[in-house]
Amino acid sequence: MATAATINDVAKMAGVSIKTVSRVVNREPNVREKTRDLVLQAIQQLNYKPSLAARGLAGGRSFLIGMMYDNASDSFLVDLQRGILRACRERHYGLALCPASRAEDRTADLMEWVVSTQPDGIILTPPLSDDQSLVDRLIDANVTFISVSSTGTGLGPSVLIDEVDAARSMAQHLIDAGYQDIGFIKGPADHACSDLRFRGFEMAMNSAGLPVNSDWVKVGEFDFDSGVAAAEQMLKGPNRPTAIFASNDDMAAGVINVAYRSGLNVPKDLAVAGFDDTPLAQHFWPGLSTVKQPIIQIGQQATEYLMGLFEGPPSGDSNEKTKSGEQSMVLPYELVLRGSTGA
Amino acid sequence: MATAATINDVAKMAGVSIKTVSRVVNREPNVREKTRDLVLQAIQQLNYKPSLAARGLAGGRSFLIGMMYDNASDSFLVDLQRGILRACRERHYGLALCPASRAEDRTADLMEWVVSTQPDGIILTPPLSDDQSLVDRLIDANVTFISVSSTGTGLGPSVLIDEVDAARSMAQHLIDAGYQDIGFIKGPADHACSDLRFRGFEMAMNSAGLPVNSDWVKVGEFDFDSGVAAAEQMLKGPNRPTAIFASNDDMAAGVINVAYRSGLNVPKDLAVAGFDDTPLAQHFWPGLSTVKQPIIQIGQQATEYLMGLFEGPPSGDSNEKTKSGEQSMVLPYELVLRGSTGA
DNA sequence: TTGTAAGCGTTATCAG
DNA sequence: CTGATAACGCTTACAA
Repeated sequence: MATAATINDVAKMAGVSIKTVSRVVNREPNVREKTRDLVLQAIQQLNYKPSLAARGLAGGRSFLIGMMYDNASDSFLVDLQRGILRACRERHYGLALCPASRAEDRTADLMEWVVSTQPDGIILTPPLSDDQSLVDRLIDANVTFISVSSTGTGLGPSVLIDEVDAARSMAQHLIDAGYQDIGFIKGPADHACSDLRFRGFEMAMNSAGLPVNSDWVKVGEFDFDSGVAAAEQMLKGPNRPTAIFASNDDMAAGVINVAYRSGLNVPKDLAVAGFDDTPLAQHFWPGLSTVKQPIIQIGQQATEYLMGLFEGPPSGDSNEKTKSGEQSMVLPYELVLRGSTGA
Repeated sequence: MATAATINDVAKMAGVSIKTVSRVVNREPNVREKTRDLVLQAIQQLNYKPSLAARGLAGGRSFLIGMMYDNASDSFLVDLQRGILRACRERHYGLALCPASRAEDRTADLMEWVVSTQPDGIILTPPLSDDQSLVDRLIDANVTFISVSSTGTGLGPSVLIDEVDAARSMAQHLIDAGYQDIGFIKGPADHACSDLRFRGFEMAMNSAGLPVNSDWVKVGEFDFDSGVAAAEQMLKGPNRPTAIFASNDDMAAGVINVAYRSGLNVPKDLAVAGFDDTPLAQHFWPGLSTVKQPIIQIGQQATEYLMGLFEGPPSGDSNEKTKSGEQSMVLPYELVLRGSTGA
């Protein structure tokens, strides 16, 4: 790169010391208006932009937010990134990605990334946010982090929706629409939300006095193929459910696919509900009824909260922040009803 | 963070100078085996990881690859990230995201990010890779970059598929399957591939002696809604095409959606073809015939090539590299035929 | 083969 | 209000 202007160049041009430039750049008080203008002008002319690296080294912060994820769905990942980036942009932070590796020791790999990249904070997404050992290491290392859609205790602060109630609410919708024989496809065990969504389903069924048929409860991997597999099992026999609630949209897509192939009309022969409101849900015909999580907003709020953790007034021990911030932020979900569950 | 070990700690523990530690870390020659082992051991024990910030500041490089994008589809974005990250991981580079803003001056915003983040290289994706003014600024700033799926000249090196041939090939498939009245949905004008794909379509039609009916050529935005809109226009009248080739899958999904709603059977009443092989394509029933771009591989190769540009043997002027590397790397595409175009 | 010393571009400390 | 000057953790000459 054509050697960019440094703080020295600006200082020289404005006829002040570098410290003063620094003050202006960081909006510190105690700078005369006139001086500030002078500096600002020099900055403008030289097109000066502070170097993140130098800032990081000197200030002990990287101005980088790390996003850790593993195996998330495309749309979840992208939407979350959108939200995080929205928050980052305002405060001039960068976003660095840290996908989990397939290595034997996932946690070690992740921690290595943390130590060398030294992000100022980390956004943890499921299932990493549900990984106690990782969280422990993060806390040990005194890294500020926040998780998204995590719900365990001792797992640090989190931004999420009420998974149980969301699932209960969708199940209730199916029940209200007249369906009684309802199947459910759970998510994988390492996602905390898998159990929660199932619990919500059970609650609705129980309170309606409907039985939960264990033949109609399958475990999937949150992907299309496992949705197909689960649906095939549930639908092959003569004794089959009239509705299937898949705990995410990708699996629901699998169910719909099986229905089509089997000549079953959705929703006449089989109602299908999903969870997440991925773009997929609107693309199908009929559209897929699903639960919309405000992922973008979750990402943004999580990031803002995270930044508050390390930008807030300096407390004695930054560790305190991580530990005390056990509180979680619950955002509203939304039931999106389309054709796949009736009208 | 619990103040991590620095190069000094390691040097002290191993009883050597920091320069020696640096040598070991960077795999430089001229270090006695024994010394190396000593240092390695200390590194291990202290769990030392070099600070990216310090390395960047001192070495004039950030060990960061930047990915610039604008308005790309979820799966394209994620797959590309996957490929880039795969290449980054090996060389211990980080990936920082830089989405284009909605600001008046997109280019200025992007360049600001470049100057402050100072990535060692940039991956440019469409439509940014087709933006001459941005590319010019990048070259001016002497930033090493490579574009993905860009095809213009003067736009630097690129990794891509043969868009024209891919589109021609899919169109030919439709023709071979007996379709004659074929509609086409183009992409937006700021994507270079939009014209190329259309050209491929035209080539196939011409060489088959079939007319390209201008009523059946629409322009979309590469998203579902514009696919719906285009399909509605083409299918409303009595004189409608028997096949529609949408230049990406999202738009093709829109076409299929309209077909369903209109009671048209796919592919009996209307064949549909797409481009990209997004997950969506397999989710539909019947499956969507489409052109598969090896996006992950493209990302990986582009990144490796990019790294070669600035890690290669130091040439006099690094600018030379950017300018000389006008060559592009063409990867094979694949025709994925599913039910939407016949058997 | 190894070590010393001088930066890299900021921030932070502490005098003026 | 402002400015020297010392860090920050590392790389890169240049010595030894």
